[in-house]
Amino acid sequence: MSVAQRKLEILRKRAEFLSVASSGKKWVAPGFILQVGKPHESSDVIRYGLTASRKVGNAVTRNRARRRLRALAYKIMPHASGAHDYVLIARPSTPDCGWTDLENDLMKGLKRLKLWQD
RNA sequence: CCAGACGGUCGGAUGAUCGCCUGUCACCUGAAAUAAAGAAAAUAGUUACUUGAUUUUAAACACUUUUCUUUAUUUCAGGUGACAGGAGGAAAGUCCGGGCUUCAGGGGAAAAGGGUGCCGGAUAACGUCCGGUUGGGGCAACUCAAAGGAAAGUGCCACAGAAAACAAACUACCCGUAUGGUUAACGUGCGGGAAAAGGUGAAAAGGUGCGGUAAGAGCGCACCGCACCUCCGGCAACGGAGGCGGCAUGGAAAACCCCACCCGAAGCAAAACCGAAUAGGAGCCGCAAAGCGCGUUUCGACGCGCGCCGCUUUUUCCCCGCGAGCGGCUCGGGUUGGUUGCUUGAGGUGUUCGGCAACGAACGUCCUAGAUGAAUGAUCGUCCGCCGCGCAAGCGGUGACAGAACCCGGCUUACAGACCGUCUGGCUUU
Repeated sequence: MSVAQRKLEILRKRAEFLSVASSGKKWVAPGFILQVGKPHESSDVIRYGLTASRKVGNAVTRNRARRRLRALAYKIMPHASGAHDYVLIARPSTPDCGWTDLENDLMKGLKRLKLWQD
């Protein structure tokens, strides 16, 4: 299965977000926080969720942060392992930080957690 | 040209790459329904053949039912592709007013509570808007106003001041008298007049001036203010003129209150439906009835009237209506999800007409987001605007306020900058 054929699916249920957070496995970068859920049966569909709390800013700022993270996930997440669910959490610097920093940080985080697949 | 007043429009532009949501169309796949054709099976019927007759069997025909196959159409779901559309003037605050939905059976009256408050109009309605009145501000364009009633009642008016609304009199003024003194000036006591002057205050019981007086006082007069009456203009708020009174009615209604008018509650997490799951509850207490009369009767009951109880969502009462049980408390169970509501509406826009205007009418024309862990974008260029540095070329930074959530009408608040129109005052030129 090549990376290009993998599909992405967005988490929508509150219970799914809670289960990802309950594993406690995460990686913190300046622009975002990556949470990794408990391993399950590997599949070609990679599931991820996005969160931007009110700490990030007002509604306009939160929308921008969430959209940047969605675009980031679209580009990078097909390389992640299909055996986990993921949640990307926005931070106050997410809307303004450099785009290449976000990309590099997410790749670095996945490699550190040994979830990267070429 | 400068300063200002009012109203309106806009709210970065553009390209490339990669994406999201909705709708329409086309194709593919799957499911369901309907129709047609064909095949098979079953039941009964009719006809023909055979026989003396009957029965049985077989065949043909049409009909009905069921199943299967094929084709067509429709609907739903998924996928692919193409095309179209995709945040605001405030989407915000959630402060008013409505539509819509649900709850309460309908109507009326009173009370309580809340709101509004100069007059007239607009509107579905409003606390909004328009026009006016009155009173402030500004040279002006213009603008601001919680602008009903304080002679219905209760209470309040700090500090200062003699006194804050019943009236009264600290200093000072005047007269009389007694006394001291030198008959005087003047001082002191007592009685009376008066409230002008001083001083306090946000406010001291009409103001200014003249007359008058022992001193004074609307005591008299003039002007101004105020009250009342009459007339005129205006739908009205109110304005004007005349007469008359002789000064009455201090402030505050944003203390209570009075008067007039308006108001049922909760909200799209409303609500309806589908599916799943669970349940079709249990216990206790209270109230009331199972009554009477008449009629019908197949003797099971039924109908009508009266009485009683309950339903009437702030409370009470009345009228109508409905029901056969009703109400209260405690315990237990349930709320995943999907579809609809969901965007065509008091809608936008143009012309004409009516109106000072808000706005209304007629005709034409347009369809313009519909998400639900929540789409409407991400990245990289170029241009534009702004800021900083620099003589300059240029370099660097930055892009106002802010994100639809059922829909409208308003209000309030936030807002970089750009543009347009009308008007006012001043300066210069002709």
